Amino acid sequence: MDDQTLPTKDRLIRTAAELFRTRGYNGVGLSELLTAAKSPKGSLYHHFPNGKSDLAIAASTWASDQMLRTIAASFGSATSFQDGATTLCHKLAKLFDLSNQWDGCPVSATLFEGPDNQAFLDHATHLFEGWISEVAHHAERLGMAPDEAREAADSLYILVQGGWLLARTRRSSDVLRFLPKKLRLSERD
Amino acid sequence: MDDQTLPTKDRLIRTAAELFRTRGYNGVGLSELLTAAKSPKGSLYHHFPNGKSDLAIAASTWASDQMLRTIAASFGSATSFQDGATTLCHKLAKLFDLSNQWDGCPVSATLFEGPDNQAFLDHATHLFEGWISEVAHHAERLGMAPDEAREAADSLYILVQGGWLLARTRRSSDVLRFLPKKLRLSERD
DNA sequence: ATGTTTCTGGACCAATCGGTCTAATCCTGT
DNA sequence: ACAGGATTAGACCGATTGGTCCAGAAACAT
Repeated sequence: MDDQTLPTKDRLIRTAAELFRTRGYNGVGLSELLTAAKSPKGSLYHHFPNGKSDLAIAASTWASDQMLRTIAASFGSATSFQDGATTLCHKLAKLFDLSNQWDGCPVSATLFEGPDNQAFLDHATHLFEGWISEVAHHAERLGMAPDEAREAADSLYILVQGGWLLARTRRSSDVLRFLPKKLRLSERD
Repeated sequence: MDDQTLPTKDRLIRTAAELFRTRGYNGVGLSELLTAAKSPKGSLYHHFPNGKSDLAIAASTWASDQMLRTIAASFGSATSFQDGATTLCHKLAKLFDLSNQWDGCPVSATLFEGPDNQAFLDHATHLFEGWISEVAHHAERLGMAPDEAREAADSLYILVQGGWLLARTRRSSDVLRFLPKKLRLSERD
């Protein structure tokens, strides 16, 4: 993340998101992070007065926004929930391969082990519920009843998170590609 | 984990498993760990020559063995795969409530962010495949064909890991209790 | 009882941690 | 051209990190 044309603040956020995702919040030191972002310590504490924890919140939020966009792109042109879910899983499989089959979920890796655990946990809840709401919104748009939509969104979330972990341990994105088959919807395939 | 009757080595392993599970490998310092285990530094490096990383391997292995026993207990007296899976999910829900609805998976929290990432990742793969094999073994015993059994085991693993994460963000073990409904088996319920 | 091995206790170490602070520099509006 | 806020640069700080080392206690063998 050394794109010098990007404003310092954005460079910090992107670098933090990337590093935290691969080694977790506590696994990344400020010095390493600042070197990677080509930014001095003063800038960090100017843009993020509370330092590392502020940056972690910003980085996870940014990563979550990316996921929301991926969800929107997958379901936006879908003709059915199953269709959108399949597209999403394939997009995630590609993302997984790009990450050296290594990284974890950017939100949980960043927020589930912080020092200020309560605030971090609350923010993680907020972000994850955002993902699920977005999926549920599309499910309703595609014809599902509200409670049916929420349950389908929950299921997809569970499958994706669990599948990502299995893909990580098997170093294979195929797990993610086969995920849609496991979706248990009211209609049978 | 202050049971003084336990040998030092076991006290270290249990304490490490507990702490790593709640705050991750890098989130726990040796001084804190040794205080909690009521053990001096010399003992740690006597029993685990490579220090923290050795201890992490031992702790995750111990935690994994516990999970294997839970799986065996759940499927041992089951009359069907669905039955065993349901029991397992309910056992895990109770475990989740005991952990203050806070902790992560003891294996991934301990091994997915270590310094020696390759060895840690390999060990995590080994442990997780052990879980899946154990489930698949019971599935076959309960009448499934080998490949059907492996797929069912994969599915259960995915659901449990994803469900645990969702339970964490919602601070509710109900997610885990409803998991069996999402299992998509060849027979319909 | 004595010698030997196993284990414990903790002082000590360099390196790194996250964070503070101030001077210098870069922008921007006038 | 100049004022003044925004931003950068990095020296510096105390605390803590994981790790080493060895004296001595405890356990065990004979």
